[in-house]
Amino acid sequence: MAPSGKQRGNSEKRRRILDGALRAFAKKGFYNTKVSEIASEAGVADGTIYLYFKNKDDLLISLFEDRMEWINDRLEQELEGVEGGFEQKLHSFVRMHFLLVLENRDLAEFITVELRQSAKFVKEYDNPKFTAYLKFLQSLIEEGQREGDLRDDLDSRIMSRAIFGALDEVLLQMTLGKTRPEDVEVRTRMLTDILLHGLCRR
Amino acid sequence: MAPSGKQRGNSEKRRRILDGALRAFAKKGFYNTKVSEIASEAGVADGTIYLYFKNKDDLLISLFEDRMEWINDRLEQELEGVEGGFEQKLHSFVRMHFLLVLENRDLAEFITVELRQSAKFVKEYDNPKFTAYLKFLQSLIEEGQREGDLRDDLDSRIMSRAIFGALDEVLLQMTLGKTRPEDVEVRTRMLTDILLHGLCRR
DNA sequence: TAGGAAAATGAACGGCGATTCATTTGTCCT
DNA sequence: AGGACAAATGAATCGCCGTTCATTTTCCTA
Repeated sequence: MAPSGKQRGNSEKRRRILDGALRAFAKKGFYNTKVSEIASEAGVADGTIYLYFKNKDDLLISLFEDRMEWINDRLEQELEGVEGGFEQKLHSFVRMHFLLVLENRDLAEFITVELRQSAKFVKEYDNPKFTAYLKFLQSLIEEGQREGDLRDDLDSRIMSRAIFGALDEVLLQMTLGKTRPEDVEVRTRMLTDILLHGLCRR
Repeated sequence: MAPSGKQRGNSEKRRRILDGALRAFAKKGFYNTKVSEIASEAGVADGTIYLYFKNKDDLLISLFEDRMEWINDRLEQELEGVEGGFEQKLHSFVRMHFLLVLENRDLAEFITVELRQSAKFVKEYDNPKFTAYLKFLQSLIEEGQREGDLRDDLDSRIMSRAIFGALDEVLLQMTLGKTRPEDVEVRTRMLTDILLHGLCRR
C-alpha cells in the first residue's frame, strides 16, 4: 500500500515531490501549476504523486508544514546559543528569518505569496506550524518584557504579527528584486533598530 | 460597440460587476470564484461581464486599480487637513488605513489576500496604484526627515514597505477575527507608538 | 530463480468553467 | 410605428487538467 498523505518521514520519493512542488509553485503559483508539471519537476509520473498525497490541496498543505517546521527548527536552534538581552536576540531573529528564507529563493516566493492564501482558504486547517512560528516570536517578546528590557504596555500577540508582517513584506521586496548578500545585513540592522528604538530622532 | 476593459468611468453596469466581483473574491478567492458566480452576484448575465472586461484576469486587475485608487484618494484627502508634525500625520495615516479598509470587510479580505498574488503573477503589469500608495507613505517619511523629526539614516523606501507590511498583517488578523470598533483605536495607538518610539523601555 | 506483493507508471477519462455568439431586449430617431 | 443600432442575455462549446486505474516494473523472500 502506498503511504497516505499524512504519513510522516521515510520516503525518498515524497521528498522529491515536495521539492519539485516548491520549485513549481514558486515559479507559477499554486493555481497555475499543473500536477503534471510538479511530476515532471520531481522526476516522477503523474500518478505517483497520488500515492503520497491525497490530492493537490493536500500537497500544498504538506509542503507548508514541511517547510515551516524546517524554519522553526533552525530558528530555535540558532537562537538557542545567543547570549545577551532582547536587543541581541531580536537582531538574531530578524537576521535568521532573512537568511533562512533567502537561502533559497523559491522558499521565499512560496512563503511570502502562498501563506496568505492558505491563511484564508484552507482555514478549516489550522496551519499549526505557522502558529508555532508566531508563538516563538511572541514568547521572545514576553521574555523581553519580563526581564524589563521591553515596555510592558504592548500586546505581544499583536506585536508579533506586526513584526512578522514587516519582515515578510521587506522579504517579498527582496525576493522580487535582486538582493545582494550585504543588503541582508543592512536591512537586518535597519529593521532591528527601528523596531527597538523607533523612527524618531533620539 | 461595448466599451473595452480599459474604458474608464461611465457605466453603471461596470460598477455593479466590480462590486459583485469584490464580494465574490472576498468570499472564495480569485481562483475559486466562477465567472458565473460573479455574474449572479452582480445581477447580470455571464456574457455581460465580457462586454466590460477582456477576461477574468482583466477583471481582477481592474478591481485592484479601482479600489486602490479609491483608497489613495481618500487617504490623501483625509491627511490633507492634518496639522502637526510627523507624529500626528503617521497616527492619522495608520488610523485611516485601518478605518478605510475595515469600512467594508470584503475590501479588507480582498486587499490583504489577493494583493500578494498579483504582486507576483501579474507582474508584467505594474500595479501602479499600489505603487502610488507606497510612494505616498514614503514621501510622508521623507518629509518627516526633512523637518528634522525623523532620523535620516533610514531608507524611506524600505521603511515604507515595512510599515505597510506591519499594517497589512495586523489588518489581516483583524479581518479574520471579529474586530470591534474600539480595537481599531487601540491598535492604531499601539502601532503608531512603536513605530515612533520602538519596543524598548524609554 | 521463481513468484508474489508493493510501488510506479502514464494514457485515458470526465467534469468543470471560462468564453463565445446567435438571439432577444431596449433605446432612440424620424 | 418601425427600423436601425447598441446592449444584454444565457445556453452551448471546447479545451484543460486533476484524478483514476489497468498495466508494468521493481523488490523481496524462499
